[in-house]
Amino acid sequence: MLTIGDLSKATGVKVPTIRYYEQMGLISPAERSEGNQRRYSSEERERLAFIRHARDLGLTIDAIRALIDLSQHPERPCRDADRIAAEQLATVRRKIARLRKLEAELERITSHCHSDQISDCYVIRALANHDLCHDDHD
Amino acid sequence: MLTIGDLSKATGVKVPTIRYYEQMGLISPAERSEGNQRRYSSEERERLAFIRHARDLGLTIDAIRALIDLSQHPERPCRDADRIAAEQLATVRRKIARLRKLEAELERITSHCHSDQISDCYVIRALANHDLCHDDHD
DNA sequence: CTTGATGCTCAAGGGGCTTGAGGTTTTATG
DNA sequence: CATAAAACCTCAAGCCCCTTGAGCATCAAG
Repeated sequence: MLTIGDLSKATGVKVPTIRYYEQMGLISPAERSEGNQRRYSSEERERLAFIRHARDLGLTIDAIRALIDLSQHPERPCRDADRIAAEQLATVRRKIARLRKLEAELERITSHCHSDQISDCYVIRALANHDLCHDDHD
Repeated sequence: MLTIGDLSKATGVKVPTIRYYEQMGLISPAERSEGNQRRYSSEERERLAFIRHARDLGLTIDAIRALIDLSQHPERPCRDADRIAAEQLATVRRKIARLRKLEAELERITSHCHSDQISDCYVIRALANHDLCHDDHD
């Protein structure tokens, strides 16, 4: 049996975060030692690794909960799980698209600033005046 | 003079957000009408547009406050403003790099899922087992 | 003068944790 | 076996950047 600290090291999820996940119902309440400390089996380590991986991929707590529910009904079709992952992929792509525009804009702003004085600073002027933007990054 | 609603429409910043910015000291407390309602001049509209633009580019409230401080000392060198923008650019680039990895991983996960049953779902298996990943997206 | 839109303040919520205080249990060492 | 350090516990609050809601006041149009 693992202590919460062992589990934390094994999965890379911080100790308070593990307790938080328990509170949020992502993992079921752990068994306790005689002195009321949490004890985990390797099954629980696997589930936490699953959660960690999904969080790393940017899935929300709610989406992860849905996936866990699905995984507990092995006869259900795969489509739902696929849809959750696909939605996340779409979200990630939207974020990338947006960040690319920000990148272009910031690049332009910083590379144009050759002045010495704030009064003539391109950064400040560009921020004050959206019209100086080439793209509509909003 | 603009009401807070007019200002909101003019800048795209929501009414409660304007009040929040005032509370946070990003904009100075507005003049008031006889009936205690906020009234804004076009100067204040410009400052709010500046804030909006900077937020859109992902700058934090603190960074924006720093830029506003700078812009009020026209004789100071431009370097500081440039540094703030450059830091934001670096942050954006880091985010893009990370999201690209997530994109690749999610793409791979979703496109491999041809099964009908959760029990054999690649999405679930891939999330459960980080070793199935091609990249170290953590 | 009434009505409906807009405004006000103050407090709480939300996501996903993190941090802190104040106390108990476990483990390593003497 | 006694002690001390490390790890654990609970509960509450903090963080960022707003958003939402309740309950009331003001304003512009008809």
